[in-house]
Amino acid sequence: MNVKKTRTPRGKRDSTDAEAGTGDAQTTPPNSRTLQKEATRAAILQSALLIFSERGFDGGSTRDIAAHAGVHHALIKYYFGSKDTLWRAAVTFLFERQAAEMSFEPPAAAATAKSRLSRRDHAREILRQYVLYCARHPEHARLMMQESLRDSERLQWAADTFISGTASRAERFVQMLQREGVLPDVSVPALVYIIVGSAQLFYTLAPEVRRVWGIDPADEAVTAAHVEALLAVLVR
Amino acid sequence: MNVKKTRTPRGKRDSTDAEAGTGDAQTTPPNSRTLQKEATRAAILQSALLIFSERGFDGGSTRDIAAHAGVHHALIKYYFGSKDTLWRAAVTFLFERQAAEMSFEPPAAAATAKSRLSRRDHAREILRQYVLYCARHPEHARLMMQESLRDSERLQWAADTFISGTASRAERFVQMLQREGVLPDVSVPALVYIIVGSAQLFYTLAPEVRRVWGIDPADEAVTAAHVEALLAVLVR
DNA sequence: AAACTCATTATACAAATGGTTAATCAAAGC
DNA sequence: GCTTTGATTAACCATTTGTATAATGAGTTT
Repeated sequence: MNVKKTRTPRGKRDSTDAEAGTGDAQTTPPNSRTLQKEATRAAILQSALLIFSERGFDGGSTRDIAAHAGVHHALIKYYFGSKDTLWRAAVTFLFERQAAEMSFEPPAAAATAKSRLSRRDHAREILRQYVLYCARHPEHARLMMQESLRDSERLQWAADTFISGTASRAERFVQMLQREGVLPDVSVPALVYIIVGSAQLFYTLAPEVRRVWGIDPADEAVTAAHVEALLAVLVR
Repeated sequence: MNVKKTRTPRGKRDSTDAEAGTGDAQTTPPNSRTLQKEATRAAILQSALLIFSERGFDGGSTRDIAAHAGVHHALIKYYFGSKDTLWRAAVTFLFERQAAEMSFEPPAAAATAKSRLSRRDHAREILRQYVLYCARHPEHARLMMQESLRDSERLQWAADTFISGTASRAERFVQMLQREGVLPDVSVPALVYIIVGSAQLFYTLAPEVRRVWGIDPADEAVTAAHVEALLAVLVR
């Protein structure tokens, strides 16, 4: 990461490339200062995602996060208030990005495709999108897993704020597939965790996969093989 | 946990129930002292399993482990040398217990049953045993997962010492099922992680499952439903 | 160019943590 | 009963960690 604004003595930034993204209108044209502020905040958030996802909330120190982002650790309080708030901001970022990149529940949205694609093909496409998301952003599952394997106030907050909604969409998705005969008529929560587990684990445990199997889940070909395997097993 | 030997002033134990397990022979009859030593060591190890599995290596402090075991934290050095050695002892315990409780690879061992049970039924039985193991000892997958989602010296050690062997057995198991037409002819590593993930996640994320779905994976009925779902999906 | 804002840094502090050492004290051996 | 052994405890240390506060200085405004 590292903001590394080609620092002059202290936090001075070279305003050469500062005027890059003037996409917005009216609302006060972004100063080099507000731009830099945004960059610093984003750098901290991204570093927090990485550190928290690999070491957990307790294991990841704010100083490590700041160092990885190339900023002073006091800026974490300045921008996010506390370690806890930073963690919540990271989780919020993850779920909002997921919502933006993936419409897990297009059973209704992509209804137009229903005519051309069979329900089975439709299920395949959704699952494929989900696996690709897991491959693209493995830190999402990693960070959430760190919190979900023990009960805590953070898990409670995440469950109420984000996980429950995602779970509801997954539940409807599974029930739809059951009605269509794609999935067997068994426990829905079990099916959800079977699908999620079989899609996620290969990427959350990528370090183990590399070391034990000598392949890299980040490789496109490897991911393609995983998608093929998952679809062959799940969608009968 | 808590050793809690009904302590008199200091580490004194009531020798009433001390002579409980005199099963062994010759090799110096277990003193009340050696018995207590074994109990203390076991208590520390069990507490380490719990704490490490829930908070990870960095997040779990030796003082918390000692407190949970009801002993002084200096005893961790006395019995295990260091936090790192304690962690390795915990991992060793996990894999040895797994080997004792589960013969994941009876494709050859239980060959006698091949005559009575079909290969498909045999696969079902193995998978069922594995799910039940995950349900019985969720801390195994939790603790290993904590280490496997980032590369470290500990992961390297665990991979070389235990995971590789388990992976080989799983690989042979999957290949056998492929030959029998139970599993599709796709990437073996992908299949392994699909199977493991669909079996484990429901129990490693039990706190999330309880909170989000209102069911407890530790319930026998819930586990039975999960086994049914897993077999319905995986064994065609 | 001077005054002002505020993003950034320096510094401090109490608590927690892994590790170490010496003291203690009950059990084992004589 | 007395000594020895060793499991347990107390006290200590250096480091890390989250948080807080004041100083600083570059960018903005007038």
